[in-house]
Order: sequence, then structure tokens, then C-alpha cells
Amino acid sequence: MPRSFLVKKYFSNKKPNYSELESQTDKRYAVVPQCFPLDDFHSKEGDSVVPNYPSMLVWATSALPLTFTPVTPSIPSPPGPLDLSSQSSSSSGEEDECRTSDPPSPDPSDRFQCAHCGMTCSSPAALSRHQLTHCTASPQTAITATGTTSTATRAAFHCKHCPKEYNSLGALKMHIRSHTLPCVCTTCGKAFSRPWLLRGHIRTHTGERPFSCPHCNRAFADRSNLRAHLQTHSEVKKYQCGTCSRTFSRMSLLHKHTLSGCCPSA
DNA sequence: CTGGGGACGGGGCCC
DNA sequence: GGGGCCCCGTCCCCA
Repeated sequence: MPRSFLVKKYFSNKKPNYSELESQTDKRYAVVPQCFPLDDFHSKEGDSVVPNYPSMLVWATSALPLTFTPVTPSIPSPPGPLDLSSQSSSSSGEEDECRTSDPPSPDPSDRFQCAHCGMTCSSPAALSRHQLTHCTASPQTAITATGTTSTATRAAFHCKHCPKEYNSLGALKMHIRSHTLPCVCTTCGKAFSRPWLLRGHIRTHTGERPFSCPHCNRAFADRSNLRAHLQTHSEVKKYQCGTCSRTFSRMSLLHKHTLSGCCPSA
């Protein structure tokens, strides 16, 4: 099952809701209070932590993103609690072309095979280089010979790997990295689209866990995982069932709860 | 079945 | 424009 993240966020704002609700002193870290990276991040973030843990923040089910809010037809099936199955089926459509970053099989021979032409490469780096031959702005892009965008039509930069299009070259280049995967782990050969993804992956080899929980001193290699863990310390979890008012630390748990039949009407 | 951790990816913002 | 980083989110696996 590919890990697709093509579904757009339904928030109007980038900032998390809890930041908006709580109006923390530093909204960037409102949800990760007392997040003290153990090593390389302390100088950067150590003074940006928030003293108060937002334990009372609860999102009513109706307010959950991607959950019960009707979406426009142009948006593929939202990963709502009732749509998990359809989500997977829908993702087999247009997104299949975009899945070079997802290793469906741990077989290394698969990993080094170009999903576009089937060419087998000897290494991830070679595969990345090869895939660059496939990834260019499509002829439909509104780029003029001088490199400037044409004003005749709305700028549209198409990815040759998938149906996605962007209105800026930078955005397209960023997207293309998810196909070319230029950042390769020297330990295991796994390739990533961005350097920081590789760094996070390398922690799985080194065992480094820069993000520690202020409540239990448990440490995590991934900030997102710490964020999820912090929910476990909260009496009232962030995701609430609209029927039974149970709260959950993760939306996925709420999804499971809903699918298990607590909310047959939902 | 539920809760939680691990690993990871994408979009977007900031510098 | 590009890199770094953050947040959100997902999937998988295990206890």
C-alpha cells in the first residue's frame, strides 16, 4: 500500500488548529511543548518550547480535517473514517504514477528498477540519475525558450511521472525529487526525496533520538512521533468521537473506532 | 480490538 | 530560487 500524501489539507491555514486555539507564545511549537532535542537541535529550538502542554485541546469529530466534511468532487476520496477502503482504491488511479518513492516491496531489485521504463539500475544513485531522463517539464508547460513563463496561458508545469501539475517551476522541481530520490542512504541504499528525510532515516541506523518527551523522558527519532506520543500523556485526546465522546490520540485510532461500529450512524 | 511506536512523505513557510 | 524545517498525515507493526 503506497503511502500517498497527495490529498490536500483541508485547513485554510498552515498552522495547526491547536496553535490557533491556544495562541501559544510560539505558535511554531505550540503542540510540542518541552520538546528538547537531545543533540543537534537544542541550540535552535531549546528556547522555543512552550511551557504549557495543550492537554485540553479536543477536536470535535465534526471539526476534524478530512473526516466528515464534504469535499468538492475534484478532490479524490478524502481519508475520512468511513472512506478508508475507498481511499485505497481511489489511490490506485492517478496516484499510481507517482509512487516511485514508495517501496511496495523490500526487494532491492525492485527498488532499483525504473518504474517508468523498467530499466534496472545497479544502485539507487544510478536509478536516480536515470530517472532524471524521464523527469522534465512537459512540453505543455508554459515555459518560453528563454525560460520565462508564457503569459498566453496560465503557467502549468507538468510532471512526466504523474498527472500532477504546478504553477511554478520550483514547485515542480520539488515534486520531481519525489521521483528522482536524490538523497541516498549510504548505509542501506534507500533513497529519499529530501535531505532531511534522509537524515531522519539515518537515525534509524544510528539510534539517535533527538526528541525527548518531557513527561516520561522517552526519546524519539522523529518529531512527529513525539507529537503523537505527547497525546498519550493527555487526559483528553485531540480526536474525539462525535457519538460516544471518546477521545483518541490519533486520527487513525478514531478512524478505527468509528469503523468498529461505535458510530453506526456516522 | 485497541493503543502506541516507528518510519516515512508531501505541502508550505521561512530564511 | 533553493534549502531547511515544520506540521500533518498515513501505513505498518507490535504489545
